[in-house]
Amino acid sequence: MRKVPQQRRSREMVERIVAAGRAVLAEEGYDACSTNRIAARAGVSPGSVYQYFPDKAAIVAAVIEGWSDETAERVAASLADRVGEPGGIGMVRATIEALLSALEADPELLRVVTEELPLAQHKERRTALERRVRELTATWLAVRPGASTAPEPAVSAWVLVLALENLAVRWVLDSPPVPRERLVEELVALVTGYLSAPRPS
Amino acid sequence: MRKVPQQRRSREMVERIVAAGRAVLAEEGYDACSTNRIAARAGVSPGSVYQYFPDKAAIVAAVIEGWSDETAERVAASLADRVGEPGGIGMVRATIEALLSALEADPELLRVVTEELPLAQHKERRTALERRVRELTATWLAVRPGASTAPEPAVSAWVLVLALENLAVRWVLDSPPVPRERLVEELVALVTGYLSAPRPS
DNA sequence: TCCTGACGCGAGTGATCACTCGCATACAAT
DNA sequence: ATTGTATGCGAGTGATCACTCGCGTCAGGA
Repeated sequence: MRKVPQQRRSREMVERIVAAGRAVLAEEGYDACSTNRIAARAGVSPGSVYQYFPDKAAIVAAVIEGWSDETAERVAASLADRVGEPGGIGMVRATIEALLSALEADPELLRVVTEELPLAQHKERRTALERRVRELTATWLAVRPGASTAPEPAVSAWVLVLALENLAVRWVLDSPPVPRERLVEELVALVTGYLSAPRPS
Repeated sequence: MRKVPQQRRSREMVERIVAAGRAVLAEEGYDACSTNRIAARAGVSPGSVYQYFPDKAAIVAAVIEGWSDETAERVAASLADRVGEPGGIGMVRATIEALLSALEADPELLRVVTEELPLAQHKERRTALERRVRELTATWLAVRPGASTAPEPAVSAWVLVLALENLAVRWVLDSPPVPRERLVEELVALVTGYLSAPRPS
């Protein structure tokens, strides 16, 4: 942020710019997402954009951040519904369902974020959500001794989160001929199978 | 290809251009990979590039194709060494080791291909390798009845390949604090656990 | 040796685009 | 009402870059 918006109209303008950035990104892709295009979409002059954003990357960063928070909230909200249920396989299934629902909310933006964005610039922001989920998973595994046959929860969490993330994202984006219910079964099998697999030790 | 190189020097030039494209991509990233930069690196004039390549994307495509073939060959070669061994867990481990070794061959290019390339333009080429492995896996599962508790080999193969792919790539690129031997154990556990997981049916 | 087409060169071109600057306008405090 | 500041405008700028074009050079068949 180059300057802090103080009056109401400027705060609304900043919101409109981020919303326009998100719309252009989702509807026309990253290549078409020029600063002038965002400004036009927001009904704002190109110059005004730079009153509050230092550069183009900052706008994109704001869009990603918004989407990331939104996704995290959706997962959390879906899980909150089931907080009373007993842990175990029900929790695993609920988490998977929540993840899928959250990613399905805005498939177009998901596609742009995972496939078109220059990851070099936005890696930190993009992996923030992933890291949060990984830590939660590690904690969950740690407080349930016997939940896994593996010694280190952190490693198991890393494996599970990366595996599930890719599968969920690819399912949403590539829409393979696997019905959603079947996918959930497979992912549950993947998780439970992994956690109960025999270990060499 | 805009024109087919006929004399030896022009064929060598095409090779030098692709090699330069690969070097620039791997060493300086996609953003710095301008056509003029490639030409300079290849010791060739910008105009000459367009004698045989219709546009920049074609050069990048040639680089990806080369890397993809190379990777596939590495996997195949590693597996060929073990062709005599009995199937089962040994085959799973061997495949995982082969995949890891192949991806480790050129981490820089792997990073550019998976993180920086505009996937929109090169999706088909990038997923070709993945599809080949998926089909092989499906066949392997199909001819070994009882190998999996799941009914459809195609679905199981899809799950396994996407899960392993992401884990292997992220391990190579992010170098998390998991030693290689441990990673292999985890991936073997993931595969065997999934294949032997109980099913609702 | 000559000649023809393949080859290679590199300055140049047109378009794009992130970003700026000088000026006009809206707001708020006195 | 007046004044100082925040806001907004949009034509313009400089740089980048994919790609072209006209000319000189080289290979190899006759």
